[in-house]
Amino acid sequence: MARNASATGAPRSRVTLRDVARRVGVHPSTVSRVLNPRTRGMVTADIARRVTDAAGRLGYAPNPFAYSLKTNRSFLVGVLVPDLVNPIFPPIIRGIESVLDRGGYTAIIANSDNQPERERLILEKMQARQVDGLILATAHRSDALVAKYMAAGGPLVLINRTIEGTPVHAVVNEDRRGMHLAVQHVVALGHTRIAHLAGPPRFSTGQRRLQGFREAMRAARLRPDPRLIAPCAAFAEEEGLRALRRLLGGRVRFTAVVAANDRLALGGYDALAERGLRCPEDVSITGFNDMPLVDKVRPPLTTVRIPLYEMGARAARMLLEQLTQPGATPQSVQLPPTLIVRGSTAPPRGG
Amino acid sequence: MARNASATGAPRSRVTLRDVARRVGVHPSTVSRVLNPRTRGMVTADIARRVTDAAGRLGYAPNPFAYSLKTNRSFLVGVLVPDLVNPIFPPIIRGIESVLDRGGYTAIIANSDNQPERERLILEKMQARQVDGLILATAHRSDALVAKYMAAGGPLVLINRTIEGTPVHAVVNEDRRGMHLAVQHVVALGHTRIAHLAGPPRFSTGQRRLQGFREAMRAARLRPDPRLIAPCAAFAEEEGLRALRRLLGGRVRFTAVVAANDRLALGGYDALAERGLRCPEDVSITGFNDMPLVDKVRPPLTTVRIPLYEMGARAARMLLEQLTQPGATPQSVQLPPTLIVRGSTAPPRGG
DNA sequence: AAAGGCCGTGCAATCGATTGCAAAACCGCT
DNA sequence: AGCGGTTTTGCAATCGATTGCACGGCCTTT
Repeated sequence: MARNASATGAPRSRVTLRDVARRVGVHPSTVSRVLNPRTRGMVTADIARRVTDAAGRLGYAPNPFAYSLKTNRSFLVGVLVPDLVNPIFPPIIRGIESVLDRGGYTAIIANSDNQPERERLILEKMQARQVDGLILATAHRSDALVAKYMAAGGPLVLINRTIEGTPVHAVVNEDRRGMHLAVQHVVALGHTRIAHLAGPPRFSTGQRRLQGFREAMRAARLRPDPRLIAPCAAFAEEEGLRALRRLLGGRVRFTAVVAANDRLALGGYDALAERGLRCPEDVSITGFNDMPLVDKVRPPLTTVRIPLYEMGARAARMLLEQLTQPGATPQSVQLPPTLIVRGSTAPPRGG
Repeated sequence: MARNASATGAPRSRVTLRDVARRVGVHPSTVSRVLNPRTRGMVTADIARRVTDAAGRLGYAPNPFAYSLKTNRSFLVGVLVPDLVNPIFPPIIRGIESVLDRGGYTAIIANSDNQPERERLILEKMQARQVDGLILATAHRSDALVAKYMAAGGPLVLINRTIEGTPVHAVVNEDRRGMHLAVQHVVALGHTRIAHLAGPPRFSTGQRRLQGFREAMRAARLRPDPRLIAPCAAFAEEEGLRALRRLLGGRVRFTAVVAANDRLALGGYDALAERGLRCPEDVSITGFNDMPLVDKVRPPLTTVRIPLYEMGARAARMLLEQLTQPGATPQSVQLPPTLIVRGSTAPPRGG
């Protein structure tokens, strides 16, 4: 009395091509051809209909392993972010998934925690899993592994950073233009002594935003004071707190702070609070990213919005294009930021 | 002059078992046995060493498709959440992934947007992909599909909800106890007229927290006034705003609001602001979840923290257990909440 | 020294689909 | 009716690993 399997009962093995074939009285290969739109035309309409019917009735679903084994395609895409808990990534991922889904692909997501070693491990694991492509939203500028992957012809799209020198598919936002928007805004309010909480230079975003800040200041005929540029070691609240605290302790006065990202700006809030300064009455602050919930803080943060969802979607679309027509020349898409004015900016005291 | 493949050059097919076997001069099956820890003992130590060496030198990596085809295991786990952008989910997911990783599994994540139809599609897609198990963090209480999946013996763990009647693996937090903490806190501050922003009853969390609220009120010898219980149609800021607005427009006075979740509480902030009321001076508010950033809002939200990361990790661990020893009797783990006192609660005016 | 065991290895079937090639069926036309 | 030429369908190899079974060699035992 042969039992099906162990006690749990492996869920009765699924319907296979062969089952459908037997049911209709044709060869499995015929069924395969019917079910593959590309080869559907090879078989008589009548048989095709009968096969489709039977497949539907039996609830046939192709075995992805067999398919992948034969064709070497997994329909999996690896997505690597530094930290899913950082609120800018979920919207990006949703953008990615919505597009991948439509293409029949599935994303597998991993966090690098900004540790190169972890990143290496993850990339290896993804290659072991035979992902069809990779989307990297990690901010690193070191990229030996990635270069190797690309050299091997692996489809790849970067989000929010590029690799200088190498042509590579990438979706970035116009960081410099975003900084112009922020600076122009506070300048228009009447500020002239403007500080910058700068992101880490090892990230291309940190670097480009600093550059944008300097440009925008000069464009406004203001000299960016080096003593008002506070470098931060990470895009984290504590760093923003630390940096602005130091600025406030210095001798150079300022009435506005343009931060390289929202989290630095939020840290800045805390620094002001420590000193009993009020935002925006005493000091104006702007952020960058418009991440979720920054409209809920007090005061609601004036910031530069970058189209996170759109960026994810575009990146996924670019990847799908590479997958369908390999060898396309790498292109870099730039998405425009917009200024979101809320409550953290106001004219300077007595301005 | 046969080219390898198309212009891109399919990355030269990887090293296979057969390659390693040829190199060492043994049969592929021997290599397989060496590389599988469970069968390693069947082969001579000397040969085993030579095989391991060769495998390492050649950079052999098993083909996951072939493996899966033969063994019917994908090492994939489906994770379903309502909306990745909701900040409570990323920590849960990180908890899940950290454990799955260690077990060699990979998560594939999908968003249901709380739409049953989408949920159905996603579950189907995951089953088509042959996931080895499922973790559901969706809050729905309708569950025909899930029941079917379980009946088929599919390993499953629920997060933050259970299915009444059916025994099922689940990780939940002690919602009722959490509400007790919140109510006790405001009662201890001196409040007696306490309102509740209730979550949707179609979610077990909404239901249980309301129940907890009532119990805690009675335990404090206060009669929960039905007119101070405002139902919300969703766990969203707008609903909290709407609900508290209505309460404020009513005739029944109150000095504290215990919300069923942080987002409702944040919506409550807006309702107070509309009326020119200050928190906590005029009205105290508490949340539930302690989601990221609620410490940054003004005032920082007093709330009940639930161990999100831990919940994810526990759920994953429970799933792995099911996978290694199927047929274990379902168990439900309850994790304890803790009260986080911040700035949104204070003694009542003149209290 | 022969017989019986056991251990280590090889053989070959199998998982479920895809696909080049061969065979069969069918067409129109003379 | 028979022939060349297309369709249409079937056959069988293949992707890369796992695993039950058989075989051969060596060791022990009498």
